[in-house]
Amino acid sequence: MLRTSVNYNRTMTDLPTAMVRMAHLVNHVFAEVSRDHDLTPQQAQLMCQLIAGPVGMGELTRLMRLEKSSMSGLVDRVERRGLVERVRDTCDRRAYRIELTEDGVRLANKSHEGVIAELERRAASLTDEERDALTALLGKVLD
Amino acid sequence: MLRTSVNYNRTMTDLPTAMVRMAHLVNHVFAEVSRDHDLTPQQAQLMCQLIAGPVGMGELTRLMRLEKSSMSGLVDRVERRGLVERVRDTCDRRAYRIELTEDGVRLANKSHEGVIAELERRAASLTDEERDALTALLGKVLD
DNA sequence: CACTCCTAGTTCGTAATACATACAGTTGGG
DNA sequence: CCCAACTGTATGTATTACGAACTAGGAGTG
Repeated sequence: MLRTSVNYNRTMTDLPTAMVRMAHLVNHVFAEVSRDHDLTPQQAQLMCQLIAGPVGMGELTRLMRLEKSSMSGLVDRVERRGLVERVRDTCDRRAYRIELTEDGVRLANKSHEGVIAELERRAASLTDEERDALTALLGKVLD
Repeated sequence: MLRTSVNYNRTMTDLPTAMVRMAHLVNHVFAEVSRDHDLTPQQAQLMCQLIAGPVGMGELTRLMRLEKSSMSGLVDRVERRGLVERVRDTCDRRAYRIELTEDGVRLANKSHEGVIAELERRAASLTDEERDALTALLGKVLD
């Protein structure tokens, strides 16, 4: 068959293009790892946001850049799997804190570690200096 | 635990985390630009894949990492908007070449330029040397 | 040619995603 | 107390994504 994609990766003169491809790679890794744990990428991302501790719906919508109605549904589905719980906020009775269950903690950690490990693997070709430089440069763009 | 001495505003000690955040940023930019042009991110991504020229369904599924049934639907919806056409391959009568229409070319270019421009804007804080270094480092990881 | 296997895409059914809109309960300021 | 603002849900719609089953066109072998 026709093989057109030979000269494809080597000519990387463009920073935005490199950024887009990096995003594509990360999305792919996230999708693979999620699937390994029987989660959708969105569900896995949600779980990862909760590892550090319970988060309210409003904060979650900001973190994941979703409308609140979308977040409601997402939390619904993850809650239905017993990975997450809605706990009433004691101070504000309108609000919930979304909290990982015991199973949820386990799965969230495994997913998070899976993503990190795979990304580390992809970055393994870098020297220590290059790693530090890349981290710093990404940090600068992300500010 | 590894702790680099690089201190930016945020505590960014971790390369994988930086990569994930970069991906999140790019996804966001893509979503915003797409929305400005009345496209979904997936539709915009498809259009961008076609800027260089017509592509068959099989190649598209590989490029976008989708199942062929998903790609069928995606092309359907974009074709229904008149942005893309299925053209029979002359050599293989099972195959199609997916091709941008005139409107499609216009919109694809605008979307592509929009994404590039916004990412350039985000990277504007980098010096020329830093830009080159970041591009090269991303390229190395992407291999 | 007949036969078989493979490939290119579609169709269909299902679940998840994402949004806008409309809604209910709560909070806090005047 | 009243009401605007806020927190989150419910509903309806379109899109996304997948797998399985399918059609039809190549491609190789006897």
